Amino acid sequence: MRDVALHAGVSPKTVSNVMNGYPYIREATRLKVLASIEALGYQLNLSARNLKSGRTGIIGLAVPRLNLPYFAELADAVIGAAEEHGLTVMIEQTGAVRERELGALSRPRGHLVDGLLFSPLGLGPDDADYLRISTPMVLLGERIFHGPADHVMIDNVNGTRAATQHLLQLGRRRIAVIGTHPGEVVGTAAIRYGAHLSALAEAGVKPVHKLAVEAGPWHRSNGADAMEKLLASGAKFDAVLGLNDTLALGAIRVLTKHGFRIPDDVAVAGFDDIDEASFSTPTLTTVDPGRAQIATAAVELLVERMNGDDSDHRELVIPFELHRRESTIGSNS
Amino acid sequence: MRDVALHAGVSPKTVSNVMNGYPYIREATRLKVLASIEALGYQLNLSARNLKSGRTGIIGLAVPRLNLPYFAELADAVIGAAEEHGLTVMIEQTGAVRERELGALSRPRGHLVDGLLFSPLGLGPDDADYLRISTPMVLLGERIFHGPADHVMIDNVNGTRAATQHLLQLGRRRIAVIGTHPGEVVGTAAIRYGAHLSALAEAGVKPVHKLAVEAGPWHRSNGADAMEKLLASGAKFDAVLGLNDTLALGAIRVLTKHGFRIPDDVAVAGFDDIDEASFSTPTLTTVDPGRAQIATAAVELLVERMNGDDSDHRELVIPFELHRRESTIGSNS
DNA sequence: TTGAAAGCGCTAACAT
DNA sequence: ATGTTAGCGCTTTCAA
Repeated sequence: MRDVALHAGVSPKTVSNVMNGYPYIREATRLKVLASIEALGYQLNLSARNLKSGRTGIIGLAVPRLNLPYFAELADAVIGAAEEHGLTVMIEQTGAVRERELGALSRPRGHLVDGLLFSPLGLGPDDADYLRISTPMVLLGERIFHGPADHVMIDNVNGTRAATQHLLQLGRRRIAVIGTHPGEVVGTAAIRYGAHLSALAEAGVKPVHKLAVEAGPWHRSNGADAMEKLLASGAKFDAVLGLNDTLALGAIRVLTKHGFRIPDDVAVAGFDDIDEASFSTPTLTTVDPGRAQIATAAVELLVERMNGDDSDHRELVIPFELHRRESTIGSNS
Repeated sequence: MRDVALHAGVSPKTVSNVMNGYPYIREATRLKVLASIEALGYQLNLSARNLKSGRTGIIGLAVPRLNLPYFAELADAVIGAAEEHGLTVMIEQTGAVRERELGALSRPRGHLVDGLLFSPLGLGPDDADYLRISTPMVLLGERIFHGPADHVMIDNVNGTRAATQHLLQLGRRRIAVIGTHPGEVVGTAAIRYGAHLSALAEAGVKPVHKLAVEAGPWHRSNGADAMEKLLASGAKFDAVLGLNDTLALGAIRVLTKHGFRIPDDVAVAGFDDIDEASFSTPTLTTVDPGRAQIATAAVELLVERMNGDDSDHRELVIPFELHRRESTIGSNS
């Protein structure tokens, strides 16, 4: 920068002013400086600026894994939303492991991120205190904690209830659930399963507990394994609720392999509305949690916090939408 | 850091030494300093370190979009590989747009990344000069350029040839191709299509040009649209080669909708071996480009460059593998 | 094995 | 509208 200043015959501060779009510069000076910058191939050193300003223009995004389509599509949306605000995104994969999630919180990249978007999956309610960090943060996804942080939430409860009600309306009464996490009380699995049970109860349908099948990480393979196990158990069912889309798709795979017709023999619904759900065979009935809105709302909220807003913590619930597709209502052709 | 030094009764430099694992410190001093760090909740300011050392511990990853499963899974692998080297990944989405790709090159985040992994899709051979940048860089994916940069390549040619040969071995002779980019000479689409043609020629099969269908971005939806167009044209075919998996899956969707049986009426193959290919209905025959190996090799190469290795540019071709699945060979049940 | 001094490149605050 | 001064928090000499 000094070199540029010399080359242009101005002070370093003027160069800095030009770089930052400071308005009160004579146009002639500005052009002169710009020319020198060009001539010398000068590039601003962000580390230096950050050191001085305490800001990096980077926000962190902590998600389980990018090989989970929901989170990949969420990351895509977040990166896009951040760009609108001139921010870059650093992604940290936590693997939904508690220790790694705590790591992402405790050491927000050594002052290298101005804010953090955090999708907690491994944390429990006892960990709420860890969320009191000095870096601005917005939680994404589940209503796990009431408390010390902003939260942009999926409407898990009403979304899942809508899916279950849809299956009930189709006359299905024996609904298998894929992807429960027994023992978990907070967390997506517990919330969605609870909402499912409440919808059943409301309709006066008794739940069949052996139709609820556990699945660890919500990959397709685990959905497939869970369905194999369910079939092996000999239990009868006329519908399947995958607690997310990949589980449902894995289950569909196995059902098809075993000769079940979908939706005639078994109707299947999921949750997330990942891109694939519109193109799978059959297309998948699922709950769209409003990914794009989640991303823009979360980034907006975070930016406000980064700008010093220290008003009370807010919880935002994004409206969901149920997409009825072939896996429950068949093809219309 | 000064505060920590005061608290521990040592000089800032000693604290720095402790932070950096400098070996020649008395254990007692080390523990004292560690205690003070803990007591004061001290966190190293990376911006400051970077300013001094010129290193950030961050590498950039420039890919088209994370909503393309291949790139999401690649990013996942890269983040994992980078972690092994203590590096963090900043993802830049270029949208496969030339201008944005040039942007990622010209302004590698203002010295904020120590190196760059770059998946060029929008650049042409005329842009080779732009690849001569001072930041260490490794190109990922396609053999677009011979030249000024390290390159970890998918074996597009042999992979595609294997897929085509597989279709030919099944007795298919009228193979539709989904996803061509007419006018493109370098780039994935052109390379794979060219390889397909060469495999046909070698087998003495005459290509049917109207069976090659264009598709812009390689999304499922574009694969579906392309297949609709192909069917509307009335052309007859007994196989489909999707130039990537999502195109193939989109095409399968449409074929199924129109009542074609796969693979009996039409065999379908793709390229990428995304996770979904193992779980779709039918499962998808596809070419596995060795994503994990690509990621680890690329990060390794990049780390060497970042450590000052300035030997000649290297080109690494990762071996592929053809996975034969239901979409071409049917179910074995 | 530890400390002192200097400076990385930038910008905030204050001149002018 | 532009320049001066000082210092962000760390590490790299070099000395002790």
